[in-house]
Amino acid sequence: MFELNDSSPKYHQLKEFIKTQILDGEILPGEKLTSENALARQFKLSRHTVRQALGELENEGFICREKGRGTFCSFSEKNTIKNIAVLTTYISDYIFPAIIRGIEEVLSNNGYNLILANTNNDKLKEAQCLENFLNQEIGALIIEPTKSALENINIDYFRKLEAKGIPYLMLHACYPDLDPAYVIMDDAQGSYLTTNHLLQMGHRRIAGIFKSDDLQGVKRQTGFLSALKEYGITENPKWIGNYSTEQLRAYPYQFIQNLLHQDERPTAIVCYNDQIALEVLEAIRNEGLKVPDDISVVGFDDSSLATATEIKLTTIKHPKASMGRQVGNNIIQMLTGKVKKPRLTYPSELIIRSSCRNIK
Amino acid sequence: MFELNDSSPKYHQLKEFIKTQILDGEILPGEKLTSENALARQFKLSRHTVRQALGELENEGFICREKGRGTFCSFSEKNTIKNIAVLTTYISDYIFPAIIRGIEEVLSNNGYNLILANTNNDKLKEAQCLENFLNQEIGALIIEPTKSALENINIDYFRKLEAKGIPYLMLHACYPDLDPAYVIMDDAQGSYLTTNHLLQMGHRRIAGIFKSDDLQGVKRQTGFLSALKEYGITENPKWIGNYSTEQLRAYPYQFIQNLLHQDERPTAIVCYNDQIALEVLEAIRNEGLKVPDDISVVGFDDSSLATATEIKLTTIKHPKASMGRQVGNNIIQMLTGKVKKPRLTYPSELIIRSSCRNIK
DNA sequence: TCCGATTTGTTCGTATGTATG
DNA sequence: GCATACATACGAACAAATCGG
Repeated sequence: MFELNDSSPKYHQLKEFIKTQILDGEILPGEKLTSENALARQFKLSRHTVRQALGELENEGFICREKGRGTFCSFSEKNTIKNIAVLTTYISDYIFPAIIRGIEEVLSNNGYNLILANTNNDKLKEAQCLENFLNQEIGALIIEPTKSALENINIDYFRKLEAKGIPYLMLHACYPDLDPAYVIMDDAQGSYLTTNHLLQMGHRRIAGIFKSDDLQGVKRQTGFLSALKEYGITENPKWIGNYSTEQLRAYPYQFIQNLLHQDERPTAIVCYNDQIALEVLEAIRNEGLKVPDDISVVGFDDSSLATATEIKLTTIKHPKASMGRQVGNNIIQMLTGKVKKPRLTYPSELIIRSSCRNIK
Repeated sequence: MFELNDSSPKYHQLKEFIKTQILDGEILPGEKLTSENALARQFKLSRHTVRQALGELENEGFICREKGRGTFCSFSEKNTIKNIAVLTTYISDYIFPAIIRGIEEVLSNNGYNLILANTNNDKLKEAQCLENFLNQEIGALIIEPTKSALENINIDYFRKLEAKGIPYLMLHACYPDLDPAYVIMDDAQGSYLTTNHLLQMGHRRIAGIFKSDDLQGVKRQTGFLSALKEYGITENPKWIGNYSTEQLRAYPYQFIQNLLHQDERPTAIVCYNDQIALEVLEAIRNEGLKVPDDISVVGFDDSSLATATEIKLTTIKHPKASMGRQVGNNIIQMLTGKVKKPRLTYPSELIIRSSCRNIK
């Protein structure tokens, strides 16, 4: 039935043997285990060695020992930790509160706790948060990678998660070298759709401004370029702006300002997201031009910003709270072992408002 | 120096003795403990008994044992739990994302985790979340009470927290029967200020609309009434609207609509908060009236809504992220025992914009 | 209700293995 | 190589709680 060998301590082998029986359902919750003396006889061990094995199993929550009664398989699986960490780049701005609310809704309805932190798009802060999470007991992790287009200097933390058997799911972007579970938007298709929309309206001189340090930006630029290519338009490097997080405040405005001061200016601008689109609208207004009369503008994400100003942005839909709920459900399924690595890419959907116009 | 008695198992007494030494700082982190054999000689115990004591201390994170080197006092005090729960009514709307960001900033910078949940202003959900928190290991709790003006049916949970020695801090409102630590706004003073502002501008026919199921609403109504009283104005019950969370969608709009259809309508309206003020603005606009020309309106909380529309609301300042940071610092001080029950009431501050006008 | 069998809890003794310095 | 320190393992005894007869 079962032989002890010499490869590891005897108490450890017995412990693993019993643990396996519990996990495989051969011993059911509440069921009484063989007594210490019987186990000792059975495996030709001293009672002390048996007690050592059982002691560790008790400590890990697999069994309960009751003086005078016996040892019993635990009901409460203390081993499944009910804390799920969520680490996003931001938490209070843009579409993030809605996403987090969706996650929170699902997790708390299922009795899980949501541990929240944000990196402020700083890889060092990301490392610090992951360090914290690893030191505390977390059952799973939902992470929106910080600066995902740059080198993943925090890859060791993900390896540690894998080693510890802690499932994690990536949001909005995922590192290609990790092959993780993810829930992302089809970013390339999204800006393909907005760009194509402009092309169909007759625009040929289309500029684009994209974030360069996250994969969403890279993919959105790809979609933008592939739409142009379909119409046989060769890209004009001067009409493509790339900025990193640190340049967020100054760059988009200046880039547009420069564009508009040139002899031949674009008739439309594809923006990384709605936030940038607002900056672009501001720059255009300050140059005395009108949207969409003089220039068409498209955004991305359908944030509340898209309809906040007089000019209602044509943009790409983002599921927000609904995506949050999806992510919450997925991580619970991963944690309970029902699904291993769920992967979901939301198709992009164009929302047409009034920031673009037909040109002849 | 130390005598073993018969009141409890020897290994348990030794364990407590060493634990006390560590907690009192007599044994410092990283310091080497007396060896197992030496302890056995010293206390006239068998080595096995000493090992049992050390084994449990290792399990609880107080010590680390290294084969061949010795036993060392742990650096990481695993016993102080690094999880701090935050339970607010809402998380994704209004001023809440900013408050949560402030809390998160302080907690994560100090190596704490933030466990987030919201009640959706539902006392049952509040109970469920508190139940979850109590089952998991949380070190402290920041709570914005749900429907604080109603009976505190969840008081048992707070008693349990106190029994467990888990510190908690109340936000925005606090139950009078608990005498807890808190960080709140001076709500009464706030609407006193806005009402007084209107009175000074010559308004005498002032209506008010307040939330009735939380203490903030009750206090704001009190401040409103005391300002009127100072000007010798007797309150007109028809001009005071009270609504509960469930009536949020329909009541404010209808109340204002009714008010404006009456013969003598008010010249100014004091609102519970900016969100209600927006509803009021909408109702006024739909009646064909103008703010502030026909009617003055004041809000509360200086949320982003206050400046989102064409009409910029006169309102009361709310510290938001700064308050979140304050709350975060306070709870850490409570958790580390530096302060017992910090109590802070932010004075209210009037922000004058363009939603009120002088009348003769 | 008490007794004895069973089962876990506590404590001792002894021996050997293995990593560290 | 040697002393020291922790890790593993065996054996034995008694205490305390539980349970069936």
